[in-house]
Amino acid sequence: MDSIEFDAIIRHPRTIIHIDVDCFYAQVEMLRHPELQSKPLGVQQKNIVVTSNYLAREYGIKKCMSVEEALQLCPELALVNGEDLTHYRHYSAKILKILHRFTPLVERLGFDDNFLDVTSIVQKYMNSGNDSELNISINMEDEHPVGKVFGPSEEECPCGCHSRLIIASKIAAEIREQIYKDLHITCSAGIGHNKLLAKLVGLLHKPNQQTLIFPCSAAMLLSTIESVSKIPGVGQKTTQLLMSNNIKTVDDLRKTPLEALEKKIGIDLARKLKDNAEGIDETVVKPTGKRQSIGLEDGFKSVSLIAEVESRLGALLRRLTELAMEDGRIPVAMRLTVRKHDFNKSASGKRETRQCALPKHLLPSSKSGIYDHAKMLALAMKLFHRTVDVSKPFHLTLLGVAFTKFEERSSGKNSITSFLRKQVAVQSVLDISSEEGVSDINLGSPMSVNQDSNDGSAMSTTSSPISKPIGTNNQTVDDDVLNEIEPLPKKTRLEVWLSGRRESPSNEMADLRLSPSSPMQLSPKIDAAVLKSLPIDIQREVTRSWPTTSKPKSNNILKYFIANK
DNA sequence: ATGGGTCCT
DNA sequence: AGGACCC
Repeated sequence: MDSIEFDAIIRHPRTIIHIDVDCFYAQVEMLRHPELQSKPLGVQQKNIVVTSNYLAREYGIKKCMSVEEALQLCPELALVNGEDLTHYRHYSAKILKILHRFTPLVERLGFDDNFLDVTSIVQKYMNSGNDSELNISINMEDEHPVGKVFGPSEEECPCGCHSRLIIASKIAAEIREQIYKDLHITCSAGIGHNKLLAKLVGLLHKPNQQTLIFPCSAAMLLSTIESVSKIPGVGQKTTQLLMSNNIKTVDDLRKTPLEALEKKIGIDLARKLKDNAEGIDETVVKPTGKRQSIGLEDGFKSVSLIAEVESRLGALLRRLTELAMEDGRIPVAMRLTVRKHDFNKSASGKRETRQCALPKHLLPSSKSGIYDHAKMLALAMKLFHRTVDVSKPFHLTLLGVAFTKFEERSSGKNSITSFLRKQVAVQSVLDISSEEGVSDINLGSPMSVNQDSNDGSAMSTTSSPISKPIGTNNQTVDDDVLNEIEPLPKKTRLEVWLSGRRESPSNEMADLRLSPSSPMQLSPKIDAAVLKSLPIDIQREVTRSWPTTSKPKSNNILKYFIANK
């Protein structure tokens, strides 16, 4: 076959479904309060109605409207406090599980926004007429799409995407049906050949509906967008930048030469937006793995007393440690966030954060199984004193605390944790010692606390009342709490070694990433012998960590091959 | 704005 | 550590 012909045929190879839960918080609250089902309902956080059900929207209530304004529009509006996200997190996880029945290729944005790459399951349907692994059946005889279609659909694209998208519309309907059957939650869906189109087209018919777009209508859909700010990735700053250059619509974007745009907003963003303006978006669905951070925030009018800071942080930390236990992984770093009141401005000030390592003896040991809250609080207060000068008056409007790095809770002698702990010989082979003064980091007790290397910790792990002052007895442990607030080690030994490899000229990492079918394959220059000397499961753990420590350019097909933990 | 999150610089 | 973005 001619290569030109080949290029002409494979044009829209992917099939993407975007699933957007309708007014998610409001739906959850309607389930929790059935008596509010048929009433206009708003979900309130502080003085804001963050979302509302569709009945309330008929009154003109919009997202993030002030409570006063909302009540003026709809005096009978029922309000439910939605500051605690526990229930939403819960339903979000259930929805994700349902989506995973269809494909592991689910990317989540927030709690209620999901991309699914259904390319391969569509292919399965086309091959077999059904998918025995899924207990769903699709009427392949019907050539009509389910739901709405945006734009004309007379002529079929020669690449065959037409029928793929129609099958995907049936899958989307099945997904929405299963979510409704299991959870009584309604969703809207968009079906397209890329994420941009799937997301945008799904907005056209809501709630509880779905819309399909064929590639030939892509440019048309983008033209219907009134402002560039509706393009995902174009936020406030970029919008302002574009506006100041007289670029307001997608059409303005099209008229602006790429070179001119690059000078205004930067090369990467300019190229992305020029593509997007034509409905082109090659970014892949990146399966969402475990969270990179777990945090809680509390906003308020003003907090000016250290005692109140302490009590609020204590409350946040209690809930945060519960979330960490649910997650199952071991947090390694803590981050404190504050927002200081801004007097000269009407808006609140910017956030400031301070981060530090979480000393291992603050973590739940296998003996107690619980966090030492007094010491956690002492650590958080240390971070607080690093961000706020308490010798002067202060006025805070927000406090937040988060865990920001994790290690797997991997017991068992097959884990990389225990392997690295024992195999000092391997470390010397890897030759990663004394780079940039980080040589001793994480040598003795790199990860899990399950092995409990913390000798003599028994006396301090249990029964340490919250009220106990820090640093009055048990000098060694408390000194640790107070002194181990040095900045996080930049890199673990493994990471240092990996980054050293990455910067070597031939870039073996790329070779590795490009071998999806044989991920263990190495270029001859890499330390194959060393790697092969490791047990097979350790090899996997090591190679799995490579792509994340290197930097694949943001969105490309390599992401399909990068494990996501 | 709220109470979460992501990734990049 | 901050800044942009997402919901």
